[in-house]
Amino acid sequence: MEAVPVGAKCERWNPTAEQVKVLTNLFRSGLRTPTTHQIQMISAHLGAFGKIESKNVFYWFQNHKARERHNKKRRRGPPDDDDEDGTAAGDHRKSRTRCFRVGCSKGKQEVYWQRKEIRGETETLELFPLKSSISEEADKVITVRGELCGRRALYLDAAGRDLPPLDLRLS
Amino acid sequence: MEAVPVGAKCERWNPTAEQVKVLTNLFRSGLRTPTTHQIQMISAHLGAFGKIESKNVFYWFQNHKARERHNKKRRRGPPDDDDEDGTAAGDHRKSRTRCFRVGCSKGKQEVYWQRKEIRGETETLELFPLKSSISEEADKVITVRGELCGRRALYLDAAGRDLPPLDLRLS
DNA sequence: GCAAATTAATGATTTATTCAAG
DNA sequence: CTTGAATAAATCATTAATTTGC
Repeated sequence: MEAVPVGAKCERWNPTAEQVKVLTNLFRSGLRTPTTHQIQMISAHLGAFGKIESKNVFYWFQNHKARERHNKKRRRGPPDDDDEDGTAAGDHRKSRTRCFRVGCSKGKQEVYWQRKEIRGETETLELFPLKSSISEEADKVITVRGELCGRRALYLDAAGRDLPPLDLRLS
Repeated sequence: MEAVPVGAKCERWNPTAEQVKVLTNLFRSGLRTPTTHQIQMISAHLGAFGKIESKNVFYWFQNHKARERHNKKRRRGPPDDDDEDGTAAGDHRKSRTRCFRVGCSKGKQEVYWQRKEIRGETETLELFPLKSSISEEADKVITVRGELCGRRALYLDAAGRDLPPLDLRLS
């Protein structure tokens, strides 16, 4: 009952539950527009749970940020647990000088991108306390997709356990 | 009278007259959103006139297309010689499945990107008849900037002459 | 119960807007 | 003020949920 054909090409990234959880936690921690280094780190760590690329992380934050905002404006119930906008306090779009962009890999193409370092306003943030639920589901997925798309393990062997805590700098 | 300090980092691309001319000609020939290969070729050839990167070409077309449109809508005189929008005829935003994006090189970073090939609607276009005016100005600029930013000659030696005609596929 | 058809989510691409260097 | 560069918003397209007919 192959969920995904073996030799097929990866059409579009399908994040695992763990990946989404981590990304959501990062977002709720205040991360809005991660740096190059941040995304690389995130991507590397999330790679433990299944195939992922840097551009996926980048896109995820783009979309999540945009849709979070959009859902705020539209009619909706009261915010159940509110949000920590991160940069919401004070500097409303000031002195942003950054760089980024990703590329496409549909036709099998590498992707690189970079983001300038912010000045001194960097704060170390402890992340990835995820020691909780590396479900068998995630384990299965990584196995299957690991073979499917040729994802190479970055930090760990296969299961995604025992990740060293990742420190990100919150702009 | 150093126009640009030697060891300084290239802040932002400053196209030469020749580069702009070629780009404009390409645009007026109907090129709107060049392919990866197209941009690489264009960038390579334009590199003869001075420092340039692929992303510069990409951005140029982005901006030029956008601003051309914007100038159309805003109060302005009648279009002097109109435009050949390229994709303007018929398929008004249909079945476009593409990929692209560039990266930043402010902090010295490579940039790659790719664009999917369109189906069969590709037409070969003869370009770069530019055998006309390789002005001394461009020659000087390429010398200076060539040393400044470490641009490597891609196709030709130094002056930008004797370029083989470039064929682009017009979508 | 299952698979084709339909809808809802959301990953990925394109366009529009904004910022700032020259 | 022009325009290269970066960001945000809008749009497209694909995949998962969900529904429906058998």
